[in-house]
Amino acid sequence: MDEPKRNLLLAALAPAELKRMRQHLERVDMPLGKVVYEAGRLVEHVYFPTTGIVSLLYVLENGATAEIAVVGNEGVVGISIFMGGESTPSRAVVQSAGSAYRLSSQWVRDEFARGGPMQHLMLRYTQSLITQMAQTAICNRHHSVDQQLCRWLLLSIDRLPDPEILMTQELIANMLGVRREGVTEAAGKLQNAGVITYRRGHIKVLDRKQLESMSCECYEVVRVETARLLPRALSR
Amino acid sequence: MDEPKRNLLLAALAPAELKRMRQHLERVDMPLGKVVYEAGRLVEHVYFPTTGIVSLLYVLENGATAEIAVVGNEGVVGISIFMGGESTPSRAVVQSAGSAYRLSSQWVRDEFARGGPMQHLMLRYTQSLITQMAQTAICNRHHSVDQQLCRWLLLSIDRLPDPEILMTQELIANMLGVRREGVTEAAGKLQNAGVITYRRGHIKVLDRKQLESMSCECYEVVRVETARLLPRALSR
DNA sequence: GCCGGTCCGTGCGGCAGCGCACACCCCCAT
DNA sequence: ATGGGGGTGTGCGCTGCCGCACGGACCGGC
Repeated sequence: MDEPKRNLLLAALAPAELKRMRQHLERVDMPLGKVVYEAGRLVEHVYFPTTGIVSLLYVLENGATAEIAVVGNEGVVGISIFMGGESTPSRAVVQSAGSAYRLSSQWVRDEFARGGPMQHLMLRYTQSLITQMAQTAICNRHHSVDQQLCRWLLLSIDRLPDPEILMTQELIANMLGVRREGVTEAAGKLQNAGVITYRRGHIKVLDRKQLESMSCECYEVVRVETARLLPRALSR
Repeated sequence: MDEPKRNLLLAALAPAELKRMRQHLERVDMPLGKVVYEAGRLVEHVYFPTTGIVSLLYVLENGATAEIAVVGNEGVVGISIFMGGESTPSRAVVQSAGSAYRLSSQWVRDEFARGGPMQHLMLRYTQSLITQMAQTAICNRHHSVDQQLCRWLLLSIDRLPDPEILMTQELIANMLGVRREGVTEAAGKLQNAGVITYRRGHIKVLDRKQLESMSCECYEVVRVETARLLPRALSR
């Protein structure tokens, strides 16, 4: 069940590739709130989530935060390793507890330098991540908290086995970079509309279709572009 | 004067690398407003600006726009070619007229596949672009139009020979994704403070230091991270 | 079963930015 | 030189979000 192939990038690799990698893969737990890597710090491992979800956050001097991308079992955390920077100004935090497989940075660098299918896959994934970040930028500019909450919920349940999210409104507000009260209000509307139910840190999505229709276009744009870039990894 | 080396990425390549590339480089004009590539369309060439500036824009269904990154002589336009996507959902538009050198996508793909210094350089630049986009995302969330205008002016004059920008407030508003009137007001404040002067599509920066102090931190964060990733290309 | 802390609901004043409307003015082309 | 059009200044009402404050409700632990 919980094996490397549960990560869709690893699953997309040819058996021979995966086999070579296998003995270097290390399974790790990702408890809620764990900081996978800190902004500006050397990244030691590259993580392939299987059941966990990781948020990439930027933090301002005054402590304000905003999520710039989400990575679940469709992706990989630590792209700065093969991009060559070794670190990034973003912080990676576990948003939903679960597990992941990780590789040492050194091994990833070496493997990447071979220039094979693994390199191609990582780069295409990176491009899809860029798309997600860019769409987040314009979404932050133009869309309402209500719409963004819908987008965020969709991004989350896409990466979870069940349409149920364990997260307080306070934390969601940190992700979206808005007030906690704003999330309370938006979530209230969704509950009244019968789209979700929630109680103290649990959110259940009841009507995904309607959630999509209430979301801004940003969710769909990113989904379509990701499917284009990584068709094999998105066959779910 | 206007030679390939005026682009800092090309200048950072070893002479031998550049020499091999030289005969494939084609000098092109970049007139104001020219669409270098359209969202979702196949990218045919990779551009290395020397004097021009290119904006990467996202466009929403309702026509609203936002700039997600700027590329001048420090960078390259068309990263989707070597990232493997062949296209992106963003549009690239010339924001300040000038010229560039370009390479055919096919040649870039082949060269990139060699895995040499050119690959390293392009990937590190891509990471710095990612940083710029991510910072733009959080900036859109948390900072005022006044601050963002300062950031935008700094990004522009960094890429221009003189601290003078040819651009209407209307167009700046499109870049920032705000109202034209918002830019008028913000620019008025800056002019009163003696930081800039402007008239009908011309903006001159008089006091760069003060402009920096009135900008949000986002400008500096990106500058520092870019300098870290590309020390040789930023020796200016 | 009670207690305490975390989480959620709600209200209020304030304000930045929006959409719209319109006046003015600079500049250039005829 | 003059008319026209693009670029800029300004005002007004509106709304979405912020910051703050506090009350209440839920839930887990003893």
